[in-house]
Amino acid sequence: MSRTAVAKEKLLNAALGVIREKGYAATTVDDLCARAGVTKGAFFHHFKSKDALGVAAAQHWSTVTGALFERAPYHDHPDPLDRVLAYIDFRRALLDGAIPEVTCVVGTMVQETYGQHPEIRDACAMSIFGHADTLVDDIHAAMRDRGVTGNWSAESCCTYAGGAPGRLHLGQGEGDVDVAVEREHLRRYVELLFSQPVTAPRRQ
Amino acid sequence: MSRTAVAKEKLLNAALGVIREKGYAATTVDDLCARAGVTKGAFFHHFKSKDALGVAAAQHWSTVTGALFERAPYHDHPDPLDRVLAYIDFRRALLDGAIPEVTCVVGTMVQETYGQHPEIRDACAMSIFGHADTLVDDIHAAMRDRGVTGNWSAESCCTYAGGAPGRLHLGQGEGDVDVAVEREHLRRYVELLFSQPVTAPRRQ
DNA sequence: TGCCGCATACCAACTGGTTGGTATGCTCGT
DNA sequence: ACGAGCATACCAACCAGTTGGTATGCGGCA
Repeated sequence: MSRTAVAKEKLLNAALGVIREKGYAATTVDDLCARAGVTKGAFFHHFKSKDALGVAAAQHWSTVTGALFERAPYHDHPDPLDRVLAYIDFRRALLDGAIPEVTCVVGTMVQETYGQHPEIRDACAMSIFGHADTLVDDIHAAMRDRGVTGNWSAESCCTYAGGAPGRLHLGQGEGDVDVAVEREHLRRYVELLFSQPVTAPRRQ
Repeated sequence: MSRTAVAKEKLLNAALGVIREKGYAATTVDDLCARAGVTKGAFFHHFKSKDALGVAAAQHWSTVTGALFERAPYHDHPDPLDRVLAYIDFRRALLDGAIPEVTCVVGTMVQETYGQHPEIRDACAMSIFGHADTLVDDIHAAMRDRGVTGNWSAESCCTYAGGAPGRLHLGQGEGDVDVAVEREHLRRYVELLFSQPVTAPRRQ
């Protein structure tokens, strides 16, 4: 085990960018090498196949975004429900703010690979559900604080709240606001969930 | 202009299946021909390129699902809000019912093609927003009926309600229930929206 | 300290199978 | 007999993966 291994890191970072832009299948190994500024030899030295890079990229995405969310300011609110709402706002800010690079790479990958590359799919699943899990304590706490006992689980709520909207790429340019609006619907939903303790289903 | 042209239809139907399973980029022209039971000559006789088939497939998807939703029973409810809720239930039934073929093909395609094939992206966008538009009258009517005047638009609500969850493919087999649970969250959201006029929070 | 052995990091050129696309010809209804 | 629908045969470009090699650092031993 020696130092550096700088090409591997460059390739992983390049992968997040290229895969997001072109999709996984359309991304060639040469694309990745060009963006990373390394050669194919380096690529196959570090990854035994393109698919191996795929799972590594999903994990890399997890650690990158994990760090981003971990040091995000929404954890600072003393009230757990406020933390959840601030989380939603934080994700919305990622969308229309100056960081449009944060579209969900693993979400894109899983749609292309779920049937053909189970290992990549599993890596994406771990990334997504692992991220959703970071919310579950706050939601549990919020439910306890407010005495909310709906017929829904905190876990499913996390998955729901953590999920990225699938049609990020529809309105290039101007239309992107749509996604932010969706986040507002989600925020309103959470507010409503906790402002109205007993959720009685209306009718069939 | 005249008879048959059966290969074209077979190719379009094959495209919906193969693209859903493998993604657009990973789908080869030979795949499509094999599934359709025709040859490459037939393919390029009807479509001048693979991309041309892509946009045709998006439009085909629109007409197929459009017909499916148009004759769906949720239109029968007299109350517009009930129609919206029944629409949500209908879509959930599509997921865990015997028709799992109805995952969103255009949603998959747009993620792969938004940067590289603008024409396909636009065709997908028309398909998605066009579908969402079929809800807008019902939501408007429901808002009028119940005197709901939230600071949200019926249009954005349609897009939100019509949107498919992006991680359909995560839990192969058993785990698919997750998606149904998401639909339940969506249903509860719409119920809450219309049971609690924005300004006055009330009991039960 | 110096240098030897070796593993790791990386590179340039090549290959064999695949893929989108073409050129051409057959067939059948009108 | 003529064009539409479709098949067969083929090609050039592309792409994942290989081969064979160089460079650089590190531990150990004198």
